[in-house]
Amino acid sequence: MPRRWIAHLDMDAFYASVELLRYPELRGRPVVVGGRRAHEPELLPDGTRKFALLRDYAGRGVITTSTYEARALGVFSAMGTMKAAKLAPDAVLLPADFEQYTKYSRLFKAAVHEIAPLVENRGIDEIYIDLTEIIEREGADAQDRSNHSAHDSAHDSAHDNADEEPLAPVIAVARRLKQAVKDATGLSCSIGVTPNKLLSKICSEFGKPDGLTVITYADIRERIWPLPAKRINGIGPKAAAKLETLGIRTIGDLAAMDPLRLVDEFGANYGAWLHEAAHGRDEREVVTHSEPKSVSCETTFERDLHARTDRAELGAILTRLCERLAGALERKGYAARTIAVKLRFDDFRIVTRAHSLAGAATSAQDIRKAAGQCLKKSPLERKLRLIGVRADRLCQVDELPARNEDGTPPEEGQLALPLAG
DNA sequence: TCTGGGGTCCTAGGACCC
DNA sequence: TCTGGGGTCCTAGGACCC
Repeated sequence: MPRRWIAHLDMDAFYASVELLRYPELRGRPVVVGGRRAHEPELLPDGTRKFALLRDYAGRGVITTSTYEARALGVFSAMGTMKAAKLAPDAVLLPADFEQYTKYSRLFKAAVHEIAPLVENRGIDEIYIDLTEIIEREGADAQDRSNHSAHDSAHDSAHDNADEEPLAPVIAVARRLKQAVKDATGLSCSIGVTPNKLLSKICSEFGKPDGLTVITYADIRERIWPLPAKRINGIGPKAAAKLETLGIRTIGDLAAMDPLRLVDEFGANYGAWLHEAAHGRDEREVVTHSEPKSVSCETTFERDLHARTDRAELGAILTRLCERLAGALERKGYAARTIAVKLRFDDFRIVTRAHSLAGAATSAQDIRKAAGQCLKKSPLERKLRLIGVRADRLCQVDELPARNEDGTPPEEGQLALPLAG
């Protein structure tokens, strides 16, 4: 048996599934969430609702989530909304409601936490869980039970006998997690349980939706190696394309590759990691707490803007972004020692410029001033399609002294730093 | 009809200090 | 006159993930 049992739990089509709880009449229809300023459903006098359709949408924006019915038509996350409308014109389009998704996210995470407290957040709809101890306990309990009675009828499967089936405790705990999520939210999830994060992340995709997959190292050759290399979390489009040119398509191909060759092609760190990953080796721990490193706000314009001809409009948009960023920092209780501006040009090229402060900024005014400094360093010849502002090198506000070291109060919104600064 | 918004981590070069 | 290193901080870009 493996030394550890790590689960990856992934909510099924999360945003879309939350919407279906609210609009059950949409079950069975292709439904997508996304688009910028998509239309809210309209309540008709007869009590039914009128939904916006994908065919009626015009503008910039992408699909955030699609139901399995919409996926069957070729509509997936991150696809341009206009392209999706070509593929599935009659799909229902709903605007994203992040408050609602956050609420359900908290509900499912709390339900899991009651069963297994070692939980690592990986965004709004997925988590890693260290189940090692719980499964050991489960196994011991099952052993006890079978010692005390000849006929073990505790569970719903003939294979749930710890003597006959060593994975029975693993499956039992995973089923309990799925049921707890279902009870708390009405939503289904898929779980992969394996000796590490890397394999569990791959396995939670198996049997989706409502999947449950347990594998051990012995199953890697049969279950993992036939998969495309890009199924490994950390191999994206660029790395996959380069692997393809080396004749590497599957994880098995990658595992068979000379590690020195991989290091040669991808560099010491990434090359060595590719080799380890292909062999299903991953010692990363489940991390239950982490501090944010940056906070950012950005927006894509409805039409491309030019720094010269649309100066006032751009300035106003940037000011609004700085206000939103200040709000986000305040809610989280952080101040920023570096402010950075991000520009995306009409050709999709991205440029960033950073400006470090003597102190730490919290106010929209100070953030705006620093953002202005960044813009001064930016190339502004081309038209822009996006502008963003980011707070970097964060420090917690309650750890900052109320006064500068010389005893004078800090400038408005610009806090003094602990120690040097 | 082009392609959102929120993040993390890694790399590489230059400044600066010892 | 010419020869060094190491270490850290900062900036910019890019890959990747949800």
